[in-house]
Amino acid sequence: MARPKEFEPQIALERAMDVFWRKGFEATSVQDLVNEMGINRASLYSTFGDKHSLFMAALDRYSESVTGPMVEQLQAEGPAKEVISGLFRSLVGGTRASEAQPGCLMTNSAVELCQRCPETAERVTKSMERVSKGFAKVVARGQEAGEIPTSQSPRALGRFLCGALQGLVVLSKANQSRAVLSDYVGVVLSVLET
Amino acid sequence: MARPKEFEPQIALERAMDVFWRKGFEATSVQDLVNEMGINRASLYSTFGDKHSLFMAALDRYSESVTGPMVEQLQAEGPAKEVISGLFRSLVGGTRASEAQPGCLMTNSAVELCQRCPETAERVTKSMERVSKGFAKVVARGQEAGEIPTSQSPRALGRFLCGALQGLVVLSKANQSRAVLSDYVGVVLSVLET
DNA sequence: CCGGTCTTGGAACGAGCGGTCGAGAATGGG
DNA sequence: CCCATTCTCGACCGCTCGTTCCAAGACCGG
Repeated sequence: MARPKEFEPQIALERAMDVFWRKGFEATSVQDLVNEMGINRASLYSTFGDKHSLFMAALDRYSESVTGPMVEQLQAEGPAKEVISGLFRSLVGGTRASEAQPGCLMTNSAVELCQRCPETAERVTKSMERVSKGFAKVVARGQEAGEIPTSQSPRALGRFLCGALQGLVVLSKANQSRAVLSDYVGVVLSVLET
Repeated sequence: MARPKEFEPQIALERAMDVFWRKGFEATSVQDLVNEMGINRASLYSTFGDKHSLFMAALDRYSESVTGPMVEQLQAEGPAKEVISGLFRSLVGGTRASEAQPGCLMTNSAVELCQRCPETAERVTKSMERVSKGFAKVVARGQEAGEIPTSQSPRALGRFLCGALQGLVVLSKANQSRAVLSDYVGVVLSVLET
């Protein structure tokens, strides 16, 4: 009964997420978004509201399409320690100078916006809780299997691993050297050893 | 032989550093700087150059007045483990919801700018190397004294502690809860135990 | 094949951005 | 005391920001 949209909102949102992921909130202009989402300015505003609302939608989308799968992957079968070390080592491996990985959108947003945007803070906090709990779950499984020492609670270890992940992201932004990241991850994983 | 400046450049720079520290580079306008530095716009430009140059000067100043003393404090006398745990625990303690601590300017800048500003990246990388080496030094001392196990090299532990510090800063931005930060720091410090 | 409804494109808005400029005030050497 | 020099002040520059608006275009039920 009326003209249909010429674009897929989900895809456009995914592209917006990519831009925010790469450049951050402040450094991304609406023109950047228009260019990279491939839609018109008016369509952007009528579909997603203003820049801030679009950013919130991008955070939610990130939570679904990046954080979610990562946490799910943590529940994969196999030795718990290998699941965890696999995640950390894959991040070190992916950090080549050429790739210029954008790190983690939640980490970036935590640093850039959390202190002056409660809506962002709420989403970031929830995301990190989810990651912590995902880690805690696999740690508990590893402890039950006798792989991981029980001197620390799964909850504490989960929180530690979540924070250690944030640290890794920051380090990899600041320092391209794989040696530094390898040393870091090696010590992080050593807390799971007897 | 001419009219002298009515302000102390060092003090003005310190105030600029505070603003950048609190709000980040992009979110700080020149007007913000003019207001908070207490000097005129033209004085700002004639003394510090453009916004980018001023930011670089602020980074250098931060390195001197914040990073430097912190690294020095790491070389204080007393049991090495207590020196390290004191640093971490003081950051947890300082993180009350009311204080709204601005975290670490180097961490913030690493996340916000490192990927698109080589001059920032250089300063951030150097700063983190300094912190890593500071940690490594006190770790080595602790190992020689038999306080800290020697299963990991001082260099690796130094790099780990530096990264763990970044993680702590991000966590404290994202989550006001002291329980989370305490759990995190507890596990971090556990790698220094036998 | 028309009419109503929604999308699209692009111009335009005021506000604020980073940065500049010229006139006037304040200084200290000669 | 005077003048060259420097600093201070606020207006002002062109530009880009996020956002709005409207006319033209595209669609589909009737």
